[in-house]
Amino acid sequence: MKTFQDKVLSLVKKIPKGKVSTYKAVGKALRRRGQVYRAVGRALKENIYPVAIPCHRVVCSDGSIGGYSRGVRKKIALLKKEGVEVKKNKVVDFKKKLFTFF
DNA sequence: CCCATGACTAATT
DNA sequence: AAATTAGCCATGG
Repeated sequence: MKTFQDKVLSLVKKIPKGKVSTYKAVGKALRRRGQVYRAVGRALKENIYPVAIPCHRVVCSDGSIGGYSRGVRKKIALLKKEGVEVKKNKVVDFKKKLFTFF
């Protein structure tokens, strides 16, 4: 069954390593109007596919980490591992590493 | 169908 | 610049 969550997860899966995306971008990619990012964040929190989805590549619009089911620390660690530095809970060169699906 | 919740964001104070 | 308020979408009970 194709749900909103499935679409979100599919997109998140497509985010290339070393890059990050935002909840807003995902919503835009889904062609939803208004603030879909709410539902997006909620969908990821459900996290029905724990390892299959690199949810850690999705951050807030301002570059802050936001949240993570396994803990923000873990998320930051994973990002750093992939080449994305995080300082003070903010992604370094966030705009450059931002992936908008377009 | 109505209410509550959430890993959000933009605007206001 | 930090904290608060309000707005909006999808999902579950």
